[in-house]
Amino acid sequence: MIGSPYDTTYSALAIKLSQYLELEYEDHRHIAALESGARSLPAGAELVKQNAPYGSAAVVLEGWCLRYKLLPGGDRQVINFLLPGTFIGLHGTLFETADHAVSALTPSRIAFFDSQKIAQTFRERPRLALAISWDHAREEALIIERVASLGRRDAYERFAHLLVELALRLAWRTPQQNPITLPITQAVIADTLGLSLVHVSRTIQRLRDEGLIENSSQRGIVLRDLDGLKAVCGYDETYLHRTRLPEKTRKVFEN
Amino acid sequence: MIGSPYDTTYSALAIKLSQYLELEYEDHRHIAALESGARSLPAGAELVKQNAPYGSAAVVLEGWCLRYKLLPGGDRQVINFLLPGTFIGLHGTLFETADHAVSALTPSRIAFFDSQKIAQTFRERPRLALAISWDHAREEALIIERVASLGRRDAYERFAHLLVELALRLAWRTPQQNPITLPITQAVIADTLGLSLVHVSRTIQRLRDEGLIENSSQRGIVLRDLDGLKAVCGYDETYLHRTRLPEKTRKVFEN
DNA sequence: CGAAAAGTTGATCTACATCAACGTGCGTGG
DNA sequence: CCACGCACGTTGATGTAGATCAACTTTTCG
Repeated sequence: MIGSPYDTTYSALAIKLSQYLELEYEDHRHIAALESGARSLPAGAELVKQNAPYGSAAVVLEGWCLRYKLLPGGDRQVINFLLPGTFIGLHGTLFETADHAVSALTPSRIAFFDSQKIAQTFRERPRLALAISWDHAREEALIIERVASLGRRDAYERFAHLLVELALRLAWRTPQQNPITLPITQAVIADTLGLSLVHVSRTIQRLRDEGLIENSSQRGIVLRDLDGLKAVCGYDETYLHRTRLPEKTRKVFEN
Repeated sequence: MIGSPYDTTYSALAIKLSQYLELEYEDHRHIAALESGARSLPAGAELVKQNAPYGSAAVVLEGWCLRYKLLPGGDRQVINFLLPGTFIGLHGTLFETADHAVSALTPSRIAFFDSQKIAQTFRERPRLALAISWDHAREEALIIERVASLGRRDAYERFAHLLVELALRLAWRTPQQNPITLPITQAVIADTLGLSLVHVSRTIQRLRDEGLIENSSQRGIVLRDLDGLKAVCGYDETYLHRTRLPEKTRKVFEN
């Protein structure tokens, strides 16, 4: 049955959440409802405008989006990368005005939905609510790790850490071609790692000289030696929490 | 009626949440239940141990706590300051192991509670659940602003920004003596702003020379010129979301 | 009172920023 | 199909914010 709710290959969100717990038929129905009415957007499209009223919430179905802040001086700081299956404004829409911006990094498919819908899902499907909360907590853990990176790692380590994180996040939910290629420009990296463009170029070069990465013939970065990159930054993946929901967690919330 | 649930002066959590929406009698009962069985802890006490199984969740009733990460090299990066009325491990306890640590910065009173309890509150009191979620979203916004600070502000701006943020957070929930004194050492500041101890000392001096702050006779920093500090970092308080719950938000979640 | 914690100061070093010029691939329009 | 323009990346020279090292003072507290 093509397009059946059980056919998870069509839903990045379902794929992701089913890694935390078994989804039931009703769960798939709710997810499908959230994802109905997707729109395709070109790279660079602005989904959330900083300092403007927050629009409706959304899910990324395909492509990469970017959440970032614009500072008074005109600088940009990237907060996190929104990969397929990620919510946009799940909490943000609670507020009146957006304190950050979101835009599409690559051409993307985005499903916008009314807050009513997600509230309904939370009420009717506690299991699903738990999985979504768990996922949200994981996203927050990524931001916290970015704080640690910006505060206490140098440019070289920071860079390696970002690459490993993206590689692991990608590989976890969908089997990736090897080697992995990341669709990011040096400008994006600079604004993520808090570095200047020039220094990013030089740091990339050093990683290339060490044989850890390669330039893609297309635009993008090819990861040649993931273990080497991990070694560079002393990568500890605890914060990714790549596990199913622990027994204790499920017990507490399942009524 | 002393100690009555309506006597919010005894509960930092109730004070905070009532700034978002009117609490009803039942809400106060739930809050009181969460806060029963508080423990007093000395400064420096470790509440959550990094890489260990996450214990029970808690609320800070009095005092300041600190959430931080320890990095391989032994460095420490402070994630955020937990002021009275803040939850510890509300989401963290979902996970098996803690990816960060929490300890008391000043002598504190902390109420630990079973996850069952908060789950029950969420089920029975949707209004309260909404207020707590809203509060959590605000805390996350603070962390995101820290990312921006670490990535794109220099030491002087970063410092001023931190001071203003703490001052506003304190003043919002309880009227503060003027001028405000912050109970933080230079070591804590260094690990928050991603700077060395020496450089923190020098930056403090510059702020002192500009007449923006003063050293407390006791330990701590006295804020002399809040507007001056705001000017230094181009402070924009949007991200604090110091508002009541917007109409639209309440409507969506109240059934 | 003594020891440890907290803060200060000066000298030196370096990671990263800034400025400026140049290379390279790619898409659009003539 | 070429030309032009633009986004992206590279390279070298120079400047500087902040780190590091080391010695010292002051405050706090048992």
